[in-house]
Amino acid sequence: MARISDVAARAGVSTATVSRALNGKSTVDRELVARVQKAADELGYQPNGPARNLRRQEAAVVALIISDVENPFFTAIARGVEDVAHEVGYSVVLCNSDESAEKENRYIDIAIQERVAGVILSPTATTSSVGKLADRGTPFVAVDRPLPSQESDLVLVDTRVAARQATAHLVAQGYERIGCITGPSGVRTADDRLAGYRDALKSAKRRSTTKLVRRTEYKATGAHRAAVELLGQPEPPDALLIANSAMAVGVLRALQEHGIRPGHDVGLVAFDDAPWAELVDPPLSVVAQPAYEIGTVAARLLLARISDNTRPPTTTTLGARLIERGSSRR
Amino acid sequence: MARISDVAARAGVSTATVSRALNGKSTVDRELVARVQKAADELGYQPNGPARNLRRQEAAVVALIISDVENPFFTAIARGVEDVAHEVGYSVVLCNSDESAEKENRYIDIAIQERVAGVILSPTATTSSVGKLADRGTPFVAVDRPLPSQESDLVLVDTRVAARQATAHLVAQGYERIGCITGPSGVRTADDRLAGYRDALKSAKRRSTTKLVRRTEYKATGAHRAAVELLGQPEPPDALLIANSAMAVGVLRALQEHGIRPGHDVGLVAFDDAPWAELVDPPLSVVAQPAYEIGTVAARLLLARISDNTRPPTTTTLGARLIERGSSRR
DNA sequence: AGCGGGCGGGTAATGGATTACCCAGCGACC
DNA sequence: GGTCGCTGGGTAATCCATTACCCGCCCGCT
Repeated sequence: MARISDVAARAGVSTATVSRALNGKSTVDRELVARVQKAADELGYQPNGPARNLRRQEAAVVALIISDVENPFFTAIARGVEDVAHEVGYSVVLCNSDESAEKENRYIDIAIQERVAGVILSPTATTSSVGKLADRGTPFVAVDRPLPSQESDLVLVDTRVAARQATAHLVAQGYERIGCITGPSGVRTADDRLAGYRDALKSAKRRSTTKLVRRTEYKATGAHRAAVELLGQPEPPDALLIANSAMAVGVLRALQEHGIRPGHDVGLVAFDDAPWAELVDPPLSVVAQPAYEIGTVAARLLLARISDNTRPPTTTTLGARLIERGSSRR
Repeated sequence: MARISDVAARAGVSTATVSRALNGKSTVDRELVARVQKAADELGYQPNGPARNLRRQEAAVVALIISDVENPFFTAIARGVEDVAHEVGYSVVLCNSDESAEKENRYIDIAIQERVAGVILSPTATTSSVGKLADRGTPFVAVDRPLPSQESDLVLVDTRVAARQATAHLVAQGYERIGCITGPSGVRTADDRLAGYRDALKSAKRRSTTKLVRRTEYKATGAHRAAVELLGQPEPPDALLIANSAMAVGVLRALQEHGIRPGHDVGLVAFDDAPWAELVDPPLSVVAQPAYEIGTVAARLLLARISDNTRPPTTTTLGARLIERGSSRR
């Protein structure tokens, strides 16, 4: 594979000039630039990335570590990050931690080894591994969930308030026994959504009971099981707040199997405005989170931190929007 | 940040020994390995990736370039690739080409520059950029769509046959005027699905007319528009074959807006078994593609090619499965 | 004319891990 | 006891682009 010295030889200049010409640094004679460019094209020269990064001590790459590639919420974040990063010539490498602390840790190690310019991540429960980034001085931004023990830039959604509003909406619609299916304990969004749910019940002077609450993985199967359990009780819920769209799939499937009509028999509001939410019958009421915007904001914060890592950590909280549809109307 | 020489000094050995000890190469005295390990841990040493890759002339990384991160079909492929790659210590970097030849080209350049061990991609229409990989001798595997002008390993779905079966199924159900909404011309899967649709009509001795066919982007909005057009015609279709799940969303939305009942008024079969397919009313008949398996097979082929790039190119064609649900039953 | 300054461009140091090559030391065998 | 061979481990070359440093040339000013 062609090296810079090959290009230099072909253009009849030194390697330094080739490097300067190709990177637009310093002033190089127009004619020489053209000659270098021509030689590079003819040889199909592509600079050796590792050599460049080794010398520069940094790669124009940001790592994005998300907890689930198959969750549209996170892929929308990814798209936001990508769009912003590309504008300024950075590449994004997408890593899937699968809610596993071990995989997250592994990807963080790789990010450090590869000397990426920065990291954006949706942290899983354990946080110890993130400390490594801080120790190394690698800029990073947390999205969706805060880091318990680290100071950092944060981009969050005001999910507790959103959960509260959604629950209040169910109350207002006249549902009596409102339940909640949320994510695993310790996952901040799951905890917050549960807290918001409880806030709303409290404001409405309803007593909340753990009998109407289930916590499971943020996946369809867990939610399916939870819904079956809840609905099989002597005093089943007549409405449910569901913490993400994959879970909503599980719940809807359970209702379908038991011949229970959403909206009429059991009111539903789920987090995340999936593309299919309007297609089910009745249309699903949702809490729409600004996922793409989370991505763009996080990317901009990261870029700012890459150029100045001394800036004080900031927290950006974005609002979510309740979209009332048929599934929460009797 | 700690370097290998720091570790060497702390352990009282040479850098060569540190390298050998940490990489488990050659034989190093047990006691020295322990000392090195201890020193490395204490310093929090992480090898410098660029330096390592520069020397090794290759990174344990494969690039996966897919055309749409937000399409569950592709994220399922990604998961398959990741699972296999991780088993053997490779990392996967996921790049989103967005069906744009330019972005694809850009990512291919980056993959070459970074000297990744191999590339898996779902090629967009233009193929010229892929030639660069071949020229450089970078192993690559194409998934979902073949490369017109390149010899390479290929992992495909027999999408033409699947489209044909799906269409034949609609015929058998008694639908008379079967239409098709597929992806852009030149995108092989889109062409194949259309061809399979035509095959089936031909076998059934129906004449096919372009009036019942629409081609658009593989997205919901395009399909929505197409559906509105088709259904607004004097002689509208009474069934539709839809080329992916995002498009199905657009079509279902259009039907909803016009008060047309899927199944009864218009039979539907769509490609890709989305998680929500069973939740719409009536449940959506689909052609389920083995996306995860495409990913695992492609990853294994790539790994094989990385260890021996002289092996002859192979083509693996996986079958798809028609799942008949309510939307294709009158 | 002489000197200073600025600009273009070359030489060589640099980044950090891997590994080819070589050497010391020890055991075994004659 | 001497020599061969093997093993463990050190020294230094290597990967390749970037860039600090330096030099020569030309222009302009005094």
